[in-house]
Amino acid sequence: MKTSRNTPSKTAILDLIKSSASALSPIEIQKTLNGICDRVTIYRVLDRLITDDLIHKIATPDGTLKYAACRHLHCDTKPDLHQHIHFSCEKCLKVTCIDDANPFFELPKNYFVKDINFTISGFCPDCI
Amino acid sequence: MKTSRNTPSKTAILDLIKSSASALSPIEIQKTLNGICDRVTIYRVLDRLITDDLIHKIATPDGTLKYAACRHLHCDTKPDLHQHIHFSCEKCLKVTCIDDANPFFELPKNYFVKDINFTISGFCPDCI
DNA sequence: ATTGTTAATGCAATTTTGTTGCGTTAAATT
DNA sequence: AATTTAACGCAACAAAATTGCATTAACAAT
Repeated sequence: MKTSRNTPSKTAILDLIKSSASALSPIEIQKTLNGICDRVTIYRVLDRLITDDLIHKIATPDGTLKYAACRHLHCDTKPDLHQHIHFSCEKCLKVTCIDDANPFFELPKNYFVKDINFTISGFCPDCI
Repeated sequence: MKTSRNTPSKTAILDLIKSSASALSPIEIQKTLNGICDRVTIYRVLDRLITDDLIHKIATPDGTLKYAACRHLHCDTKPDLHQHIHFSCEKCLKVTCIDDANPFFELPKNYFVKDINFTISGFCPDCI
């Protein structure tokens, strides 16, 4: 079985994502890391961190993918289900995890749920 | 004021989206239309249809944008808020609108909501 | 501590997707 | 029928993500 190795790139990227208040896109990560590793490496490390379940991916309303650290606060029953709301600010473009929004929904029968992506857009408290 | 004109391209694209059971990406539309109009025109028409509020945009979990016709079944109070759940099948990659899932959520104060994008992914009834 | 396996990387090239500029065409109003 | 200008096609450009491959280094086994 393929083991996931710890490398300087992986550590740097994970640390950055963990320390960020908002979710980051690959491009944003690239700019912040400023040449610490190659562009391609960022994409590959992000995939690896997803597989390791250390970060989760958020599709923003404009189609950009952003990445945030996993906290698993509300995931007692389904640890791999990131069932929380994300807020995407149209002004500052920051995407943040809203951990206490308690989303609820019902699906018709015969749907098998693997992942949830609830993203609300508008203006965040800083930009309102 | 800039008026929106009806053209063969616009009609063809809107008809296609309306007749489709699942949301379509620009690329899928391009392949289906098969040269009826230019690639660029598709992007421009989609923007126009969004402005006209005839279709809505869905950000899928992998970052692809897909477009679906507006039905406005549950939009009595806020006609421009597409507050329904989308289901994105990981197998057949189809994105469908779930009109009767009654999503509910609460946001902390000081957030101004302009749009909602609830997408659940997994396996649809056809692929389960 | 050294070695061996192979995951991870860097770099270049490529692909995919979306955008812009501009001259031309045609929709809709008069 | 004439006028206005939204919409179009085409070519060029730009942005973002992927692939191939040779090289490097993580880490388990010795």
